[in-house]
Amino acid sequence: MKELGIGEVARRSGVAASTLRYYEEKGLIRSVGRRGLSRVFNTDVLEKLALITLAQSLTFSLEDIAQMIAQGHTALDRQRLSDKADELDRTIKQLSIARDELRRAAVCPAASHVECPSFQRLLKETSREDRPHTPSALQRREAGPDG
Amino acid sequence: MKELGIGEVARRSGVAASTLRYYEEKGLIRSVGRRGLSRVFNTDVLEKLALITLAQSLTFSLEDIAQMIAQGHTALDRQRLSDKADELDRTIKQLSIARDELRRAAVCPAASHVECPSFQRLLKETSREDRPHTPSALQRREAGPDG
DNA sequence: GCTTGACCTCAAGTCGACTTGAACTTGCAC
DNA sequence: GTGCAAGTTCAAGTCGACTTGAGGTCAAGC
Repeated sequence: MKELGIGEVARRSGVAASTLRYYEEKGLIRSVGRRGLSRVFNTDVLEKLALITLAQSLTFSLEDIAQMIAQGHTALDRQRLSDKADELDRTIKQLSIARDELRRAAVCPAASHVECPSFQRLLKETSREDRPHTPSALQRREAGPDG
Repeated sequence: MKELGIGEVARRSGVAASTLRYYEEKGLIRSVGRRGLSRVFNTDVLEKLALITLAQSLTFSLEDIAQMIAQGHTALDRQRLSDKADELDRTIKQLSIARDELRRAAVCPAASHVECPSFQRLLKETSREDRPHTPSALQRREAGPDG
């Protein structure tokens, strides 16, 4: 397995060097040692980073991810995955309703959206108790690696 | 139209009094005057708050919302609504893929998720360029009004 | 021997949407 | 006239996920 410097990892993974240090501090990834002061990583860190990025896009928090990694991802996180799938499902349903009503509202001839029947429906939809669980950082990162 | 104190508005809308002050400061809502030091609101603020809450659930930022309110919601925001619908649509598609693969992964017999074909697929899916635009606060608020 | 560039640490800053705290004023009840 | 709840202002704190800045180290190349 080849060894990589932090800059190389950043370049290949698209994750900023500062973020890599941050992740290491949080226990999400590990460097295999130092060359002088500089961290040295194994290439397998790239897969781990892909997994982390993926999990983030699934709206897992870094803390969730850290826990899953710590637990060696077994039975317990199958439950987690399933729960997250359910959560996403609820979110998707809400967003679908919202999208449809938004489309209607966008072409609604009523003078003000407050008077628009689509908006009225939306208001009622969204004020029901069953709010979806928060999706969040469904990506981020506009800037390239490091600065 | 009845007049309401901030506490009453908070109770009826489910929006914390501190948040109401914050919204007023940001120009999202207006109080109609003061009784002594205390703000007085018209009941129509309740509809506005419902609209704000709705827009937030549609992932509009407070700044977006403030702008729409300022512009008196006309043609220009029909475009905005439509854009947002498109954005939601992209998000929904991404989330749907994610959810499906999560379900598969949850029952995947592979020892580690890194070896699981579902995860491999997900990794590829999510590393494509077209990341969805961030959905976000699809609700919030666990605590009741004020503190 | 000196610069350059890649890397380091540690503390502090950023963003959005609020919340919290301290210190103060009011209206109303007793 | 006193006490209290409900309101006020303004500054600062919170949360998650990072980024930025200052100041330092180190190997390589001229």
